[in-house]
Amino acid sequence: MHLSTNSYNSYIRILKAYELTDFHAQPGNGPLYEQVKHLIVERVVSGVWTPGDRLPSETALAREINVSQGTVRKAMDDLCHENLLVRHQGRGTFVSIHTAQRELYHFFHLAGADGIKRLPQRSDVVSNTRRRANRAEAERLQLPAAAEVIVIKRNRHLDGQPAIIETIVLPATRFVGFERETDIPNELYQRYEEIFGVTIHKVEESLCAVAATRAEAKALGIEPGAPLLEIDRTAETLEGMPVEWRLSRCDSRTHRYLNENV
Amino acid sequence: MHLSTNSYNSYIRILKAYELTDFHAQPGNGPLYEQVKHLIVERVVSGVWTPGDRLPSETALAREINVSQGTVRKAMDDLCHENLLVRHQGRGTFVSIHTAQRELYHFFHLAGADGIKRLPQRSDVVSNTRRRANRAEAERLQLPAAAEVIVIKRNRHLDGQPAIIETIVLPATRFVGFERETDIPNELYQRYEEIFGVTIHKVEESLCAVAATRAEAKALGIEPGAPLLEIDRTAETLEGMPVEWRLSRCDSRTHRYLNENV
DNA sequence: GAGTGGTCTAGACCACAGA
DNA sequence: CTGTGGTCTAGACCACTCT
Repeated sequence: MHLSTNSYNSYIRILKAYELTDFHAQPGNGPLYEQVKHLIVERVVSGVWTPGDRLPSETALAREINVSQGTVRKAMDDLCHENLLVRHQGRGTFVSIHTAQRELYHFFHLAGADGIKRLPQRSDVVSNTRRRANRAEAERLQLPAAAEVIVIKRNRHLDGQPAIIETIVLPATRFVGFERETDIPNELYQRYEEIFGVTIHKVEESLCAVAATRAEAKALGIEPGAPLLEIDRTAETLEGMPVEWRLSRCDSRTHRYLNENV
Repeated sequence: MHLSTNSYNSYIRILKAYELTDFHAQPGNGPLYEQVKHLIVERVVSGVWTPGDRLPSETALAREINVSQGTVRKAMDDLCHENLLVRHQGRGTFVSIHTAQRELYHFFHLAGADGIKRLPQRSDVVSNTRRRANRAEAERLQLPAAAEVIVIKRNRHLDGQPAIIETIVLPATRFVGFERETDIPNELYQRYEEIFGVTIHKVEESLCAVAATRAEAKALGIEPGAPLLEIDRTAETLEGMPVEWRLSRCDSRTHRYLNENV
């Protein structure tokens, strides 16, 4: 029932929600479902719900924060479209986890001549060190000037051939001890999530063509000066903090970068 | 009101819709809103509503096809997310048109070193001919073996410098007389829409790095063999028919290809 | 069978645009 | 002022999953 205006009612309801949930934010004048989205994201970010967890049912959450089930549904629907949640009819709503499938589908764009994507089967780690960030690294990861970073270099194989040379830069404070890791998996984002509680939510990539250096040519078994595809990627958490900078140089004779836009 | 089951009711309702609208399709057992989406797309494809047109209001369309306003809303919401429709509060819902903005935002991915996208200011048409398709072209555009195509070659400038060499292949049957066109604009998709009634809805791009040929090097003012970014694009209509094949080779020293994924 | 999300309806009020 | 989309509610039934 409406007491006076819809907005007023929303305000009251969301206040109750804060009391119940320790959730702190501006007393939001935006739509109710936006505030519900915010609340859900906050609980995921703060670790109340972690990847793989089942959320309360729509009706339960609606009752808890005193809004209608339809409003919770709209909030959850939006977050599903943003890939933060996944729904399973009859089972419930869950916080997304980085399966290899999901990683392949959303964040990996290299495909063979047949247009079918494939993940590297093999990655040889060349080095894994911890040192002070240079200026470019600090800027990319929004770190203070003298902060430490972990730098991993590896060669990845596609279809049995060395195809990608990759340099990965991580902030040392978030990935404590990763420089001592000996078993570095192909799918890093699952590891980030499981071990360090870092969920990669969005990646931005920019591409250009470069000429292979002598060392790169040797590693990839091609001629020095041959054209390579360079992929410069910044990966962000749910909160929008950049937590990985990855520079990949790919032999693009046999593999291509795919992108689709509607 | 529910007569027996929801599905039965839906079936009856959608039958009425067919009678009213000349809309023919399988008597759909899928969700009602999917059938409404289908109906809207059909009307756009068949030209009942064309880009820029205002659709009937949600309530009007709901009344016409005998479903609730909420169901029409869900259908329209989905189609907005798919970029087929745009909504303006207080004004109505419209079929999308290819503005330069939209084209820039959705289909153009080159940006300067600052990460800001820019459209070419200038495009010099090198040639514009009509001839039989070769095998690769026929395959890409799903044309019969001996079909005719229009082939346009042009050099495009970014930030005042020649930066892109482009070859565009179009099926001659859809773009009648385009080979005699002398004024070829930068934003082709708007022209396709206005003159030929062809709306580009989706593009698929695949990228690789290549070495510049002598001719390309000369056109771009770089060294032969220098690395170029090759963008191979297929553009599709709403119905999913490929109607443009575009091969661009870009000087990527000063410009990069951007991509963002959530 | 109980509980979950998926679909559909009906009706309310709000915010915005345009006559 | 009227009509549009935007938000919110309440309640119904369906389809699916698990026990």
